[in-house]
Amino acid sequence: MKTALGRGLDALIPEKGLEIVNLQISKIVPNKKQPRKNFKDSALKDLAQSIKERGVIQPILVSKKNDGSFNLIAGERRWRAASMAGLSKIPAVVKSVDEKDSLEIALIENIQRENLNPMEMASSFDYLLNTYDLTQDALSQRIGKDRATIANYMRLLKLPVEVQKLVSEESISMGHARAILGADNKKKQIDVARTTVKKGLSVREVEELIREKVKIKKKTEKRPADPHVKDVEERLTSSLGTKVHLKHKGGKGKIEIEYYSLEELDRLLEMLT
Amino acid sequence: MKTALGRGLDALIPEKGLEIVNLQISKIVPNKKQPRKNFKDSALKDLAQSIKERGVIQPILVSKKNDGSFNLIAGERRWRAASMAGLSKIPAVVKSVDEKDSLEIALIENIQRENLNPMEMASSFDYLLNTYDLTQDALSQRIGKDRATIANYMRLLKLPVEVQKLVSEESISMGHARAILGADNKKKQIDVARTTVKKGLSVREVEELIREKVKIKKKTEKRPADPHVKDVEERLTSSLGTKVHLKHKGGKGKIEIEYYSLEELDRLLEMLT
DNA sequence: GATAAAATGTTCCACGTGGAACATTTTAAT
DNA sequence: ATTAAAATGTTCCACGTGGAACATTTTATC
Repeated sequence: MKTALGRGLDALIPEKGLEIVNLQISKIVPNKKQPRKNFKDSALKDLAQSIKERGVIQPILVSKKNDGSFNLIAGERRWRAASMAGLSKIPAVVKSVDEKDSLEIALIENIQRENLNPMEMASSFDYLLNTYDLTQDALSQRIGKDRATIANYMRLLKLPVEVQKLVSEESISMGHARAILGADNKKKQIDVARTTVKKGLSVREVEELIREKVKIKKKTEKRPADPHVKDVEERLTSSLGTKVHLKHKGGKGKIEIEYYSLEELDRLLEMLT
Repeated sequence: MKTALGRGLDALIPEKGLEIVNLQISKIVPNKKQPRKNFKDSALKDLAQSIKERGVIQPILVSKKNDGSFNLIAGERRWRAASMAGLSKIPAVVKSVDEKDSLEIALIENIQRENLNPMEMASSFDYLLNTYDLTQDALSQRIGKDRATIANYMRLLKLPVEVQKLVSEESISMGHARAILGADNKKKQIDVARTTVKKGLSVREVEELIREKVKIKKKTEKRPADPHVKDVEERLTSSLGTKVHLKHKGGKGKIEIEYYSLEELDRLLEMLT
């Protein structure tokens, strides 16, 4: 199928064994294995819509048969979606080596190919949510995962960079990382992450560790509402005509005064100055 | 980058937005995210070797930057392996739409793409083992999965077709299916599979169900070795000069006589006729 | 400012997967 | 024919993932 070409066009022609052509979709025969149930019909429809709008991004992989048709090696989902999208042709890499070798390669690549690691997933979700102004719910429907799953990936982005790196490197899993998020400050998160790697803790063990830490923290912080504080809050609330909270601890704290407009801010400023 | 071409060559040029070129590997910049640790170095080396022998099967996906270099969108493993293989150029699909859209597409395709279902995995392993005369151990090293994992996939091929279909359709998982294999005949396997679907049993529940069935079967079959049978076996073994087993049950059975060469077969035939 | 609804954040744990560990069969060597 | 080694078969269960269920925050409405 490779034709003689003039200089300069050579760069367009791929290396040995790799030819890209637009093939009639109807000339492509899927694998002889039983027709596979699609992952999610809604996902296939989404892909079809995307293909309709932007075309097929990556060519499928086929091998040429003697009768002029082509065996589909990889990319069946794109092939089906392209058909659903109403295309009559699809870009395909045609393997000219014999079927045996190409099938081996395709299988091994398929089995081995890297998926995005959890940090990449998280960044991707973040990017998609912000770029397209989507809610988590909307994105979940597009990609076929639960909203909570997306939320949990997103939370990974709040970890200290050192911990994110441990996830990327697969030193800890996203399950560990999610549990580590429960530690109440970054330093503690780093400490727990390091302990997790050092001691080879399981996800359940990290969850338990964090649960204990939270329980201890709550125990030390638990104290009855200080009536004195309450009293001061109430007096200030009454006096200023808006809600006032006292963040009081260990003899010090903050007074938080709420306002809901510039007018009210002005009013408060007058009263306080 | 698309050049005017004569008639006939047009078919070689892909549709809108899809251009295939051989790019200098050094001109391709991987994603700005932190460099990802490879899935398995040995797997990457295998891929590099495969690329050395057969070239890159599928082009990588890149987007063009204004400074003449290219951002790597998908196919980093192949890009790294090609570099390891000593190639200076790699076939690439160049996305000419703006980066935002192409990233969305690539991400969604990456997240959503279908992996082989367990029956396809099993068939693939079977094919590779037989076609290349590999041991399970050799294949396990090639694809980065444990030998026992491959063995367990292969076992799925021994299920009744009806049960295999349930796995393909994801009505039951390969975990269920593996457990179902423990049922001692095909009919029972089908029965358990149907029960599993009907009652929505978990893998642990199916394992337990089979364990109980095996236990019951062993209980009903457990009986002391019949000295009569042993005696007959010994007499026959002595008489024929080779090992003889009696498969005796419920008043009937089979006599199994072992032989290790055509000569011995001849000898036995003479004695038995 | 109050309230309801929408959206997001968080924790716990049931699930199927993958493989460790062992069992059995097959093959090779003698 | 016997034995050892290699190869394959099988079962049990610890693991991390994904999401159910609930908690909290944010936004919209009045």
